[in-house]
Amino acid sequence: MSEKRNQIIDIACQLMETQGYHATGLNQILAESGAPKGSLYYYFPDGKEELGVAVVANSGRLIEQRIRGVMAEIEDPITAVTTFITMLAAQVEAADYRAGGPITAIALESASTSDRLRDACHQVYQRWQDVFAEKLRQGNFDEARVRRLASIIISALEGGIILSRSQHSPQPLLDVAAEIGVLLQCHV
Amino acid sequence: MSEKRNQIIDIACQLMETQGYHATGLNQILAESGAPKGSLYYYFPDGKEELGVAVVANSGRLIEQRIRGVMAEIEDPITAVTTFITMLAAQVEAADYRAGGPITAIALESASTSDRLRDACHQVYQRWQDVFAEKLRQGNFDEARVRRLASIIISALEGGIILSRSQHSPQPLLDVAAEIGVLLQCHV
DNA sequence: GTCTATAATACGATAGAC
DNA sequence: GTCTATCGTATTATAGAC
Repeated sequence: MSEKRNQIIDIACQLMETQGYHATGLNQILAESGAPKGSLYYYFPDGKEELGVAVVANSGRLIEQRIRGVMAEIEDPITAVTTFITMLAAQVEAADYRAGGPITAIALESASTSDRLRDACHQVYQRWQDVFAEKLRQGNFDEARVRRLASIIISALEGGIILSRSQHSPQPLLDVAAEIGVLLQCHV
Repeated sequence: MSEKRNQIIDIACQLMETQGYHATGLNQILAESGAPKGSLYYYFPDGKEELGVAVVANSGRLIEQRIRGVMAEIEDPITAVTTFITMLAAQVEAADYRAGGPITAIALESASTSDRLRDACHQVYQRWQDVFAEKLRQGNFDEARVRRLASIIISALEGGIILSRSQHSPQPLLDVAAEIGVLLQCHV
């Protein structure tokens, strides 16, 4: 893996995270990374779409590591999940509501326009869900519920990011953390 | 209110719903609505941003009506909320995962780039939250919990739309419906 | 292999005719 | 008020020099 290639991905990741996929031009990415236009098409022959896939894969893997880290560090599954969401709220706030990962934006913008990007996002979400599910199996839930819980955790997380960024407040994500905590204690 | 103006908003709403805000060009909106370019800038002197605000306001009001309709029709607050989410899942599936409202996309794409659009989305979310909160007050929740529950309902809804569209399946939204149902029965 | 120069096109926006 | 023609500048992508 080339160093320059990774640098392009990193810059693209940052820009797409704050601006979105379509609002981020290749020119801007190249200007900020210092790389010339030709090298982008050398590393990513299929252009912006292929770069987008790389951004999703890279950022997806990074966030998966973070989830795994918190899940490994905190033994109680309920505390582990709510702590991760609370940490996310703090990160979004600390970034002045310009962060929250590029995947939410790319997933939404590509949902009906690029199967390739859509599938990349889908796979990332699946992996995150698996990580949460694995931890939840430590709790007293049957397998179907584990899958459902891991699913709504991702949904509430992604939605919470949108709301928090929209209203410039960590509150929506903190609400998610609190009520997911309640939900995980609930065996109806 | 002009008829042509509404037509432009409607077309813009549809296109931004499937493609997103930045991916939808003014030229495309005008081509599909049949209106000439000049009339767009007559109705929306501030250009695309003002049109976006109109799209958010219009779509926000429409969806608010739908929420109010279901909340009024179904007496039990828990059933009312879960039914609305289940209906949404069916609508997204019926639209071949190209629907889900333009606001999610616009909110995310404008979060860090346009305070005007961001605020329009924020206000819409606030209104939806108020509608759900009003209904939840029929249940046995204290006021702080009502606010938190209404908040996570919106978050899970928005995130569920993204996941359902990403994986071309109603399952994530159905998971949200099921677990929100559990959460609303839970008084910890 | 790395980069520059340029192509072709679409963008949002405006000026001005009617 | 309504619409047409056009402007300047983005966009993505490519061709070809080194």
